[in-house]
Amino acid sequence: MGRPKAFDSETALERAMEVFWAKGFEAASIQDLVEATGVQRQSLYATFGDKRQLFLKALDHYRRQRGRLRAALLMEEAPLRVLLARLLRGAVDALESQGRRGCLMVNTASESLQLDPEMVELVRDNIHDLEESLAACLRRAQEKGELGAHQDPRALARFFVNTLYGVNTLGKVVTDRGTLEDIVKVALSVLG
Amino acid sequence: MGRPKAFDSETALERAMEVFWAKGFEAASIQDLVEATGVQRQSLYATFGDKRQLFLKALDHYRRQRGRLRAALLMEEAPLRVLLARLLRGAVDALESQGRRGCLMVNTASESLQLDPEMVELVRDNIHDLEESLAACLRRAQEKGELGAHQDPRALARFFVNTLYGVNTLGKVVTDRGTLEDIVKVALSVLG
DNA sequence: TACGTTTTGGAACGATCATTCCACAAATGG
DNA sequence: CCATTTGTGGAATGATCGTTCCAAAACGTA
Repeated sequence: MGRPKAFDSETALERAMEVFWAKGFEAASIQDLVEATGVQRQSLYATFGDKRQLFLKALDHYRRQRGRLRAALLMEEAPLRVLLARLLRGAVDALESQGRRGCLMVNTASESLQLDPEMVELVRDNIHDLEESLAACLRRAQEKGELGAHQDPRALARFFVNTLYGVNTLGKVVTDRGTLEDIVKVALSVLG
Repeated sequence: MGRPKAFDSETALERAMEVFWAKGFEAASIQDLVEATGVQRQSLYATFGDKRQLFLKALDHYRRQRGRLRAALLMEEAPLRVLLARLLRGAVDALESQGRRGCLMVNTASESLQLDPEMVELVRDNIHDLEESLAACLRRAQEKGELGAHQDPRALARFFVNTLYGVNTLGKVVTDRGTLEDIVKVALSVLG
């Protein structure tokens, strides 16, 4: 019944996410989204609701996508230091290879004062998930004796979350790779 | 000759800075600035130029103001760990007491993808200054034997800049004080 | 007091924004 | 092959934005 959609809503959401990632919620215009997705204005509204709802869906899409990648990375069988180095260096590499757009969650956190509580809540949840993944990884390493017994996995996890947020913000303007490498190197040194 | 200004341009700049600090460059409207400064639109344009130039002046004002405070803090006679703890805890306290608006430089860095090169350059300069102040402080401590000889003052300075950028971004959405305290605690532990 | 200069306040302009209305095209179910 | 449902495309709406124009008001100076 009725005419079928001429676009795939999953790939449209993916493209919309890219726009919000590159420009932020406020700066991304509906026109930008129409052009990037190839989906007409009306169909965009009919499929995803208004700009705010589309952003929330894009943010959720990002969250699930990154959550999978992160889980895969942190569950690998490798020394703790290697895993965390990959995580941090991955952020540095992504900055360089993707036009310094940073991380959509970090960008949204920065914009948070203009945004509504629901958006902020999504970011907070993501931060919490990241902290949990890191804490679990650190506890496993501690049990294996890779991490000193005196260390606090939760506090360390929070610290690395902060380091990631720092790198993704600082890296927007600092293009000198040596600076970011120094940061990663010192951050990893807390592992003892 | 001519009618004198009915406002003090220094305090007007200060108030404009507050608006940009709270809302960001894009989100701050001329109307916001008119209301906050108490200066009429025309006088604002006549005195500071357009919105972009006003922002640059506000950013420079911020830079000088914070530079003085930072220099005063880092030059004090106190153990290295105490100085850096004050610096980091000061950022945490400011988040709570000032409505989580963070740091104008960090906020501008976040917005940098939408901004022009001149603004980004100002942020970069400020980051450089901060790095230099910290590196000098760390070198002094090293000479006094407060910091291990194997440590790299420059790398440490960059690391603390990153930690500050992280706290000011993460702290926008993370209202749990324990989290931020954990971050500060672990960050300080790199001093050995 | 009168002139020249500058501020002031409000209206006006042109651009852009998110969103909606509407007529038309397209495809499926009967 | 017709009716119905849905997507499509473009125009229209109303709000807000930065910026400028203009006439009136206010001050310093001659």
